[in-house]
Amino acid sequence: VSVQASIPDKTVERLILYRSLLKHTAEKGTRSLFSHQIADLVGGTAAQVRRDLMAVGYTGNPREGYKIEDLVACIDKMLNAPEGFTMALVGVGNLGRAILNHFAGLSGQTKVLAAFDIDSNKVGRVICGCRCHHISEIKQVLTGYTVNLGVITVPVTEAQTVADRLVEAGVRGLVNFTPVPVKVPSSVYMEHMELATVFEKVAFFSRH
Amino acid sequence: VSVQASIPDKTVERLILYRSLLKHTAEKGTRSLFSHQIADLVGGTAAQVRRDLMAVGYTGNPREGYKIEDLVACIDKMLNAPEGFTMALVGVGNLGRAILNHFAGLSGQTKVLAAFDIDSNKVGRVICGCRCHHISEIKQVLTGYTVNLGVITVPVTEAQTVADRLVEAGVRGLVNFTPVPVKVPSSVYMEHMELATVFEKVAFFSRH
DNA sequence: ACATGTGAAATCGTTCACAGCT
DNA sequence: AGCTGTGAACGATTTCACATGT
Repeated sequence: VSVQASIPDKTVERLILYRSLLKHTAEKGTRSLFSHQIADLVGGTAAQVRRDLMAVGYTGNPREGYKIEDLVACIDKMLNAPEGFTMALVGVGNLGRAILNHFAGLSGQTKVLAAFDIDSNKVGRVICGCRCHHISEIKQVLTGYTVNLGVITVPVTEAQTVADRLVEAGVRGLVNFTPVPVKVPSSVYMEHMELATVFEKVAFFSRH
Repeated sequence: VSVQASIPDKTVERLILYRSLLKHTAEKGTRSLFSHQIADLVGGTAAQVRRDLMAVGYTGNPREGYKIEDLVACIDKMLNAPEGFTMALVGVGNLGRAILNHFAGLSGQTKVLAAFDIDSNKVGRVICGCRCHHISEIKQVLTGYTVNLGVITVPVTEAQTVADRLVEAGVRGLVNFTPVPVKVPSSVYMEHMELATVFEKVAFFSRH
């Protein structure tokens, strides 16, 4: 009944997943679900679903379970995403382009404000539906916008510089795809997500 | 002094990071490091570094710290990676191609055995340095190989089918980039890694 | 002195179990 | 009878703190 002040990392991740799958389920005509049915959808346990839903302050009832439409609205409100979020991407290489393409195709949930690269062949052009500026212009281009997310897909040598410039431009959430950790002020939320590391971890556990 | 039987998920991830950064440091001529120096490199704490290193069974000494060369060798052995690992990728779209390109450029650490797609324009061609087969041939093509890692970068509707076929072909570690969780036997290690979810999580925490 | 290796404590996250509602 | 909401138990991970070695 009461809403938590600060929601754990893992819970937020799952709430986003719940919302996505619930929307999908609603489109098939289902009106409401019990916690164990949501658990089946996401591959978790009923207890965990209920615990996670405590964080959003929406309460179901034993007869009907959770009304999907209301629950989704509630998660939306909790995640502060009335009109989606905005992002800027730095480093228009293979991975950067793949990400731009992925979000260019999507509906208005995610808005890519700008892309940046150091390569003069790319600067000035529109790549994957997104205007590409020079890295040195990060601050100028982003000033005046609220950028929720900065994506770093540059070569490893540029990672720290680019992170510094994004922070300087007021971006307070970063995803770093390079192999080195970068230093940012503690007020900035950083996710270090390198594919090679994750792949190697999975390869390791696949051999027990 | 004693080596743990089962190493935690998080520790494995950090060990891979340590190894990568230690190799880099060694190339600059540094011979040995103390735990707090390693902590600075990776953005962690000295206590955590020491705790993680307990898992690999390599022991430093208070005068010199950890000898980089030996430590890297020890992590290598622990991660069971004498000659890297092998992977197969299914879904040669934007993201799939970006991943293939990324690992095609790398040295022999990671070997991409094969790629698969459903599109007949792609089947039979060599894409990003990797031969592309039809999805229905997963089992035939992979039989006889040990595949440590299956990467799923197909559209969401195909995710479960593709996962089933990879498991059937003997692949016991999967990374799933689609927005839906897939069901696999408990003997298979699965990592669900969707970019949109991670991005939205970071965007959320960037707003506190 | 100062850094390591490691029990023990603290923190964080998940699961259990059950009172209460419908 | 069956499900929700939640305190309490449990398990995992991180941090503390200090005995030990050089």
